Amino acid sequence: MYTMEIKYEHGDTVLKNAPDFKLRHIFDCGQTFRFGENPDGSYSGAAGSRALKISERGNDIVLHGISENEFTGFWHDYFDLGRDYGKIKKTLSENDDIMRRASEYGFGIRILNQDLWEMIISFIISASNNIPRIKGIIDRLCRNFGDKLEYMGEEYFSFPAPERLAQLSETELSVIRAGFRDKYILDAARRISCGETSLEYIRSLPTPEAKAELMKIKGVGNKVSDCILLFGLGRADSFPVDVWIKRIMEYCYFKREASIGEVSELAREKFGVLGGYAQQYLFFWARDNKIGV
DNA sequence: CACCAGGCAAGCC
DNA sequence: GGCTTGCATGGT
Repeated sequence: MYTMEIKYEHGDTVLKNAPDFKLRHIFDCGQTFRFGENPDGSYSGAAGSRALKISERGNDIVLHGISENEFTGFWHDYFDLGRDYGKIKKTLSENDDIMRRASEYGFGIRILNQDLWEMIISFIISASNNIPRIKGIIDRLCRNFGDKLEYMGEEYFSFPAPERLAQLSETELSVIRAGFRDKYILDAARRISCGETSLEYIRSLPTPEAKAELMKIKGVGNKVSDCILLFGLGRADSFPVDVWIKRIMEYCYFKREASIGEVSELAREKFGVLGGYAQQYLFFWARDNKIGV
């Protein structure tokens, strides 16, 4: 186990020699849609109602304008810094050349601990969509219905609460151009807003029961619920099977076409409780190189 | 102009 | 149970 040194200087938080941490890997592996790369290579965006600019400086990671309190109270957990990803990669790579290559390629991936409500809406929007457009829809959602945030002299927007979206009509929501997903977003907002679905209750449930509860929301099916479990509830054994994962698993492991059920079953056998990490390494590797397309 | 995009719900058998 | 189809919008 390593111990990473953390320094607080000039109002910034600096992670010294941060291992297993690369911004492009973290923000371009399809787990969050609200961060973007700046011309200087830094990334900026927001999580819930907190904005962040973050950059790489040599082997260090700099969280700009983030105090010790903000770091220990939120961003430390957000970036999952208590977990040893070196150990995860080593375990996954034992007796598996595919995973060894995939985890070497996306060596700096970490699974972010994100807000449950934000994940529900984000992955409802992700269905039958492409990542650039998902980002655009979520940006318009926050810009139109979130609160304005001031950070580092720039303007960001919070992710709108269920109560805010629950009061909208489909016509009002149509400004975000989410297409047929409008009614699903409103169903989720209304269910949660009126208490028919309780996020804290879902959080307390074992994974299969939490999944069943999530799937009561319109627009949340097998794959979307697995993403919500993985990214919003910390259920690291979840292995969402989308078109990319299906394709690369067929190409690398099956050497033939396979059903979603077969892919899920093989993932459970091979990766077990580390399924979610394996999924992220595979997804980033496959998509970045268009493997199996 | 087809075809597809981190799927899902509803309607069939 | 499994299989098919329509779905809004925008990019290639």
